[in-house]
Amino acid sequence: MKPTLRAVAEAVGVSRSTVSNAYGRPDQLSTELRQRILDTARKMGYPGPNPTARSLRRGFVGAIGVLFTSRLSYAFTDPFAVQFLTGVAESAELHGSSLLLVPLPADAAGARKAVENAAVDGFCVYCGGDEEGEIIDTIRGRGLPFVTTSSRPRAQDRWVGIDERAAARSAAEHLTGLGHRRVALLADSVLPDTAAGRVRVPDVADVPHPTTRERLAGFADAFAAVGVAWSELTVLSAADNSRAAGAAAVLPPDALPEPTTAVLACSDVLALGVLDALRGAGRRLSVTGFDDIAEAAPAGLTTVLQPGVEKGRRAAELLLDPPVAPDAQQILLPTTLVVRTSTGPAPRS
Amino acid sequence: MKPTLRAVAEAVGVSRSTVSNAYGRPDQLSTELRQRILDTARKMGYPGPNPTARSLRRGFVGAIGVLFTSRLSYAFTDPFAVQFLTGVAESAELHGSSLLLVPLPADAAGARKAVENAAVDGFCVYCGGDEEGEIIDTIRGRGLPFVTTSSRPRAQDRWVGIDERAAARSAAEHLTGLGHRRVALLADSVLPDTAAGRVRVPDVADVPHPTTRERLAGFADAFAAVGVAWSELTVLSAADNSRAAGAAAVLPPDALPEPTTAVLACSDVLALGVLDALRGAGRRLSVTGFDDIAEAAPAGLTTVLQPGVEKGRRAAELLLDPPVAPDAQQILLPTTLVVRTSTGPAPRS
DNA sequence: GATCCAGTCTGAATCGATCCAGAAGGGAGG
DNA sequence: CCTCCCTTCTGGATCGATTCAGACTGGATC
Repeated sequence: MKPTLRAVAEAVGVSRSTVSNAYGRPDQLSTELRQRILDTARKMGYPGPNPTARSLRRGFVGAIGVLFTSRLSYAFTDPFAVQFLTGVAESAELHGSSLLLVPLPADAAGARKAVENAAVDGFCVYCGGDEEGEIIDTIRGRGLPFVTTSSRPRAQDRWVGIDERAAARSAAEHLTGLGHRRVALLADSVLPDTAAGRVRVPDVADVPHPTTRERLAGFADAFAAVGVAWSELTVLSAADNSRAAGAAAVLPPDALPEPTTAVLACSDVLALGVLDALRGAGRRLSVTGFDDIAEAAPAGLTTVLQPGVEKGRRAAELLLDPPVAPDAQQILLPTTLVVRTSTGPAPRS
Repeated sequence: MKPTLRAVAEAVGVSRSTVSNAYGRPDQLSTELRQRILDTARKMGYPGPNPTARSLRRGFVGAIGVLFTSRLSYAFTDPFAVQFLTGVAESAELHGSSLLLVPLPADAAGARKAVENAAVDGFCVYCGGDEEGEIIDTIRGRGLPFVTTSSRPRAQDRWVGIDERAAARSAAEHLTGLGHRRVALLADSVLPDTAAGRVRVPDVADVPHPTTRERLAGFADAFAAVGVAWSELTVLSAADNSRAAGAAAVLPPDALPEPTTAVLACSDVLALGVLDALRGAGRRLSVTGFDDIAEAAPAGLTTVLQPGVEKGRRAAELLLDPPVAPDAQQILLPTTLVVRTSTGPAPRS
């Protein structure tokens, strides 16, 4: 077993406090004694103060937790999630904090336990689905600070995000401006049963995932403004947020009923999948995405840019040194519609 | 302040042990008492046992550390690193462990401190440069288990990796087979001074970064076999491992001296940058990469595939439940040469 | 010579749990 | 009735540090 601080103290013949000070407060003891302590410590193979014990006594850990609601390993396959993580990492390393990535079991009880057991000073909660509420309650129950990125900030919560609805609307307005009226909307798991392909959604408000709901609502807003009702829009659900699932979602024969001229996807990944599928089928529709990930530009995808790295950076900042002004606790980031070649005028019917 | 276990014990009128058992060992007390404890705990707002205190007493943390030698936020911009991380995350969530990403300061002392202060049960050390040795010594000093992925495993260390030299050689042999004799080799920061563009390297053994050294040596092997000496090879250094840096490295006029017909890059990211630059310059050379990241296929890049996700997965497995057999502690993964359109026969001179 | 102070160092309390030996109580077996 | 065992619960030791009030020393100040 590795020696402890106590062992070093005994070996040198000083009190434990003094050894502790040799590491943490060099000004509290003479240089020679400190050197002697450090030397014998090295000689004995003492690895320095135990981080866990130190954390317990000091009351803070030096790490922030990052919570993804989907499986942790999936998160890395999502380019936008990786952008977010990059930003969080930037702030964290600037601040000298570590990042604890906590895998959340699928069951609610397991997820709660995972959040309760994480040794962290606070949490960044990324893109929560409907289970987010319970997770946040658990964090709050621990009395830890947290930052949300979901689309529904509560008044006192720290939050960084975008106006999902307006952003989505801007993409849709681009299409209505080009004359599109018969379109399909595509999102990841629109309804709990995660049917792939066309789904019936009586009302946008029924969509459980808040971000998806907001984006679909934004799309709907733009079409409502030109007289196209929600019921006239085709809603497509993908099995998950992946390129393959995006392609698969538009394959069923009823997915893109004949007069359809455009597909609005809730993420770039899905949109790229749609482009793959359309190319394969030799069909040409207008397609829009959401996020503006790196692959969007080379693919010519028209999309809504949201600053992912900055989102992560600001989220971690909000956690690590929170602003005093309460109105600075919620950060609204701008989005931009980036028009590329994947969209064009609707063919005249 | 949130109540502690002690407060709950006093409120219920039982000992601390019993409350502890209510959470950790339900079979050690009657169902009714347990329920009563849990109920009052909830009522009092007790968030459950403090993870740090629990870790201290139990002697393990439930998290594994991941160490990137480059800046943590850079790691996420490197597709291969993300693949590795994905694999690590897969194993970790299967095992119920969290992942602690520890940012390493650039200075050796700071890096040592960061490793010493990380509350983890073990480390995955990803792709170490020459500073890796000191980091591993620090981990060993703490008495923690670790897994390396660098190209130089020591006999008793747990390791998962590939035969870097042979893999690189396979790419180079593909080119020699196509008749290429005058080529340039491209790597990230070949020499400490990180000059971008052509560098003079008297001997491959002088390259400090072990992985880079092995790969360059593998390239050299193949060319030596057809009578092209190390001194006849152009060595190019990129500022970092990014697409832009790859492009920038081949731009200087002396980078690709006239008879040059091919560029062998030590990573796909660099190779893609080279392709960008060549396309921009209207020049056509054969180019090979290394890793086979997702972008390689659409770009038609000939490259050496190494299984990144599996590398991460196996690394974490090796850490989380180590095999008993000592010879199973070192895992050599296979690589495959993937020939695409970025390479072709050398033009006759 | 008394007072004060700065510089060093110590001891005990504390952070918040878990663990283990053992006590108390009750039921079964002889 | 006595012994043994099982279940349920307790107390104290322990994990490995940090913290803070105070003790001690020696020198400067008045």
